[in-house]
Amino acid sequence: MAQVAASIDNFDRRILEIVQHSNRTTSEQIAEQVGLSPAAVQRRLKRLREQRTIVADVAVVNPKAIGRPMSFVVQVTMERERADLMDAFKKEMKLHPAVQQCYYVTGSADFILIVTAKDMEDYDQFTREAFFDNTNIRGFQTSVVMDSVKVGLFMPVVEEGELS
Amino acid sequence: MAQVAASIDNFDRRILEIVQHSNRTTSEQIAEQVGLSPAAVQRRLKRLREQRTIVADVAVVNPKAIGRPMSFVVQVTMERERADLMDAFKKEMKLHPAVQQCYYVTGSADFILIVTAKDMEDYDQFTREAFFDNTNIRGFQTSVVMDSVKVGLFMPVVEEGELS
DNA sequence: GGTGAAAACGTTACGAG
DNA sequence: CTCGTAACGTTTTCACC
Repeated sequence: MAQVAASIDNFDRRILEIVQHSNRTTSEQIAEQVGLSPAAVQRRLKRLREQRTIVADVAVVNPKAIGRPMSFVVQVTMERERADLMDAFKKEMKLHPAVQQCYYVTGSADFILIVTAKDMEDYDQFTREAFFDNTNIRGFQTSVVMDSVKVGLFMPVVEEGELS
Repeated sequence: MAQVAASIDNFDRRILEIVQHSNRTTSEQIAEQVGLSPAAVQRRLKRLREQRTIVADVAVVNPKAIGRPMSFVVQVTMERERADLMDAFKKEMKLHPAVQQCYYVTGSADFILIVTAKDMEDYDQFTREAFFDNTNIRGFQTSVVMDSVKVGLFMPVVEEGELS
């Protein structure tokens, strides 16, 4: 089996489990829990970041607090699965600020998006910009998020706090 | 219009834009960019965390590096929309380590999940545990993620690095 | 990987606007 | 009330074992 990243041991795993909950945990606190010295923890974190096992360190912002209280799940179906058109759409999604997540998937839909908006009008305008101008889009189906039950980012963890 | 969180000014907005990209940016660097002193930036960050405009500070872990290279989008339809059964299902999703995200939505499906797994067998076992035991689940439809085009967490930003 | 010193960083008190 | 400056305590970093 091909190993994508450099090898990860159990110390690394335990450190990752902690920092993905909270990357502001001090090395001293982590060291206590995993049974290493703070310096060893720091060295490992540095390596994990360099080898991109940790790809980013981010603050998670409450969307309601910044005026984007609504979320949508959008399933987009394309007219033709031409690679160049797919790539163009992917690029557009990456650049569009309303699009939080974009997955290229198998199944009835081609793309599934998570989109945030200020309100319905704002979302409506997003669909015009993103979909109606694109002749390669056959259709899209919107689900309005009533409750963000769980919003995590990779790995088996439960968020410590609610997002709404 | 009801304001959910305390007021946010343009300094806060610019600080949030920076830390959601990278919360390891030093106050000094942020201060330079927004035109405040480092101490003022720290005070604002502290306030933003206390009032839960910033709900968490997390390290984003590359799922491939930790042996969960596959992602799925699952649409779950319930038999009856009874509040107690919904809450039980939500609770189960919160606790299940494979479930990264869970949204309760309007539309043809009741829930939309983002699930990670080691491989297909691992995913298959997840569906048994989570769905087949639950008599209130009418059905589910799985889309396999071929490309995580964009994986962000709230607010208009593009990830600086690719996740695949 | 551990230890300890040095540097960097975050935190707090204070005075000013 | 919030800023900036400066002293203070903490955390990270690095050389060495």
